[in-house]
Order: sequence, then structure tokens, then C-alpha cells
Amino acid sequence: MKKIVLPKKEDFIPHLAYDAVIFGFNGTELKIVVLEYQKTNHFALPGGFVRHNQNLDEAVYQGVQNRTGISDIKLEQCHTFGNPNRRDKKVLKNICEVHDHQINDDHWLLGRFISVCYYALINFEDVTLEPDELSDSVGWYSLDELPELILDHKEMVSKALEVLQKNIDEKLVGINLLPEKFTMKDLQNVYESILQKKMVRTAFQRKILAKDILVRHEKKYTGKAHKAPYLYSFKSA
Amino acid sequence: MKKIVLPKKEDFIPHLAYDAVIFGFNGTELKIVVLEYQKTNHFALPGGFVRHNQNLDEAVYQGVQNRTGISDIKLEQCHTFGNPNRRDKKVLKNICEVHDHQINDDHWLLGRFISVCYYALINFEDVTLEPDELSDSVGWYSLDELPELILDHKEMVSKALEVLQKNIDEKLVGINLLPEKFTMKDLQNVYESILQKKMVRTAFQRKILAKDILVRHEKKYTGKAHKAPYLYSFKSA
DNA sequence: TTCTATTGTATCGGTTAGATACAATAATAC
DNA sequence: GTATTATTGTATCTAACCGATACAATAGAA
Repeated sequence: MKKIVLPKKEDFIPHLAYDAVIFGFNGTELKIVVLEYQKTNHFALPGGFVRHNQNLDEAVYQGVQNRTGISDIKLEQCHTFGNPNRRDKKVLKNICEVHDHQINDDHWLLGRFISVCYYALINFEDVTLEPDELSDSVGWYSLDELPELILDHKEMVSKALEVLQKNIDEKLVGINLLPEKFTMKDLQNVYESILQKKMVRTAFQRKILAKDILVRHEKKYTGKAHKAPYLYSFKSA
Repeated sequence: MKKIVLPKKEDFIPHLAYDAVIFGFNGTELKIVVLEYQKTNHFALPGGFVRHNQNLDEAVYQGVQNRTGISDIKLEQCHTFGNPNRRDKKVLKNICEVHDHQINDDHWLLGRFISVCYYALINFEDVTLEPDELSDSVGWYSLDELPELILDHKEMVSKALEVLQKNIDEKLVGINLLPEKFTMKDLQNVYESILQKKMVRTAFQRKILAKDILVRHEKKYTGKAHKAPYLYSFKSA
């Protein structure tokens, strides 16, 4: 196991972290980015620390960009988790020890952290996830097939989804989750997987079209034996 | 000027603060608690720091309780402000110097702070605001007559109001802002001052009654020459 | 040519909100 | 006492919206 360099205490604001719930949509399901720490069986949300003179939003933006490789990200803050019991020394020690770092119980990484949780919507297809040196796998997981996550990361996912659901009508989530052109069914799938409920096809179509936010393009011939749906894109401002 | 004791660096999580937007309703207008630092002409939201092993929510709860003297508080987190430019050394130095503390430019209080903003709804009439040792006045200010606030506190007020507006229908704000018994007009005034728009009286009454959350009591005779309105209270769960 | 699955749209009925109308009523003016 | 006034509580009308249903259009397979 390669010995990695732990983040240096003096570079970062102590006791403060961020974690990100990165949503992507594969055409059918809503998924989030989860990483696995090498050899530990610990799964976690991507997260990190904030440098002393770094904007909080910027720190998260950079962190997410580094992990997903894409840049036009829709980031939204959703909640700050400040329970002193949200640490778990065993887990973090474990992670460090795998990398040949013996750390003391009073090491700063094992201390209490307040974490600001953000969520991001990104276009699934544009992303190539690269495991960093701490994690040996990073991948997309469906919301209903999540592995057990460390600390309160499961709660963060719930909170992020809740906020996303609340904002869905004003935030045009499709722009960030779908490719340039998409069918009405694609868009409905996005809404249904975010809201986690079936919607009425005809009413959905009527409502979206009434918003006057879409441009209709050519038909999409899928090769299936039925009427071909139109492709749409979002009107650019 | 009495020399006060500055908070000790080692007791608190460094670089982390909270601020609170405390809403109250005087029967007509929505107001918030603003304090003025002695002799400095600096106005600010009540805020504070989080102790090393203290729950974030708990810290804010305690802080608000200490300043308003009431305990059944409805507290909600609304946003975390993490721009490194949100400090203002001059202001804080000023405040300290008035209290006979000469502090250096590298004093921890002058450093960068990330602040978690909360809002609270409290019953205006139950409160006796007591200035603490740092502030020489603490009072209620209407949203449209706020003095200039330090740092990004004005932005915090906007954000808090925005979140409050968004939650108004699910949070039964009247419970926390009104006395036990109130008229339909009182309740409508609460909604109108939060949403900052006039509402249709008849539709409002119909909507609220349809929710089936109120109990109707005796009439309230105001001495005015017109039909007396009924008093209502919220159904207890 | 027929059949099938899906799409786009129209229509019907129920619910909701704004607009309007109006009766009920508490205190005042006379 | 009676008329007057302002406000409250409720009913009704209409427009907007949503779910349900119907149905024509259509791309490809049989």
C-alpha cells in the first residue's frame, strides 16, 4: 500500500469539513457518487476540508470538480451538520492505518468536525470518475441500493434529496441532469426519480409545455414500433 | 466603560460562529432582534461561538435563550456563510477597544469566521430583551427600518426571510408568533408580513379553516363599531 | 395490411383561488 | 329606538389547474 500524504493541519480550517451529495441521472435512475476507502470497506460521500483563505463554496466546487472532472456544476448548500457525536474515531483511524499512518487519538483528523453538506446535479454522461489516492473505488450508486455509509452521511443524502425535491419546480433540474436534447419521457423520468413517485403522463406534459421553457426539435426514432417522440432542449436565456 | 471578559479562544471551535435572525410579531409588523454594540454605532444580529463539545443546534438554542429569556423556541437552520471576505477587522477591533481591550491584528476574534445562520420564531409578548455586557441596546426592528448591520448580517436576514417564506405553509408559523388566542385577521397579518404581500381576506379565511387546524372560541369585542371577530387557537396535537 | 406500443392533444369533472355579493353584527350618531 | 358604519363570516361565480379518460397519429413488426 502506497503511503499517502495526509492533509496538513495548518493548511485547513480546523474542525470544519464539507461533504457533497452528487446526483447524476443515467436515463432511468437517480444515482449518487459514493467512494470506498481502500481495504477498509468504508463507504462515504466525497468530502474535504476548507483552506484558510478559501471561500466555502469554492472549496466544495473544487472538490467536486476534482472528483468528477466536470466543471459546469449546479451546487447548492443544504444543511450544516454540527452534532459533536458525528465523529467516529475508529473509522478514520482505520482509514489512515491502511495507508501506514499510525495516528494518535488526539490527531486533528480524529477530532470533532462540523460538516457543511452540499448537493450537486451533474450530467452523468460527461463524467469520468477517478478514484483519488485515498479511495480505491468511486462509483455511482442508486439511492435505494446504497451501501452503508460512514458517520451521518446517510442522513446527508436524505437531507439533500429533501431539499432537491423542494426546489424541483424552480430549479429546472433537467438542465443539469439531462443531455442537451431529450424526450418528454426522459424529463418525466428525472422528475419521478427525484420525487420518488409516479406522475400522470398527460398532466406532466401539459404542465411542462405550459411553462414555455422548452424548444421542440426533430423526432427521435428509436427503432421501436410506435410513434416517435419529439426531442426537446431548454430555451437558452 | 466596564472592562469585560473576552471569550477565551481555547473554549470554542475556532473560525466558527453562529448568528440568529429572531423574528417576532407585534400584532401588525414582523420585527427582528438587533443589538447595538456600546459606543460604536455597530448594529448586529445576536450571535456567538460554539464550544468544543457542544452541539451546534444547542449552542444557538442557548444563545437565543440567553438573549430573549424564552425557551419554547422554534429554531431552524437556514444557511452557512463561508466567504473569507465576510470579516471586518476594523469593526471588531472597534468593539473590543471600547471595552478597553487592545487586541492585535492577529487576534483570533479578528480572523476569518464561517457562520451558520439560524432563524427563530418567538412570541413577541413573552420576551424581555436584556442587553448583555457587550451590547448597550438590544431591540426589535421592523424589516423595512433596519439600521445598517455589520458584516453580511443584512444578507442573513434576507436569507432567513426567504427560507421562512418557503416554509410558511408547512410550519404553522402562527403558533410561534401569536399569543394563545387570536383573530383571523391577526393570523392573516402574520402571513402578510412574512410573505410581504396582501392576501385576499375571504380566500385566506377559507383556506385556513379548510386546513382544520384551528379551534374557534368566543368572540372578541374590541369596542369598535362593527361585528366582533371570533377568537381562535391552534388545535393541540 | 394489420397490429401494437407509445406519443401528443383534447375533453370532462373535481378542486382551488380570486372576485364579488351579501347578511350579520357591535358600537356610534341621531 | 333607529339609522349608520365598519368589519366579519359565508356563499356564489368564474378561471386556472390537475387527474382521468379518450382518441387520433404514427413507427416499426408481424
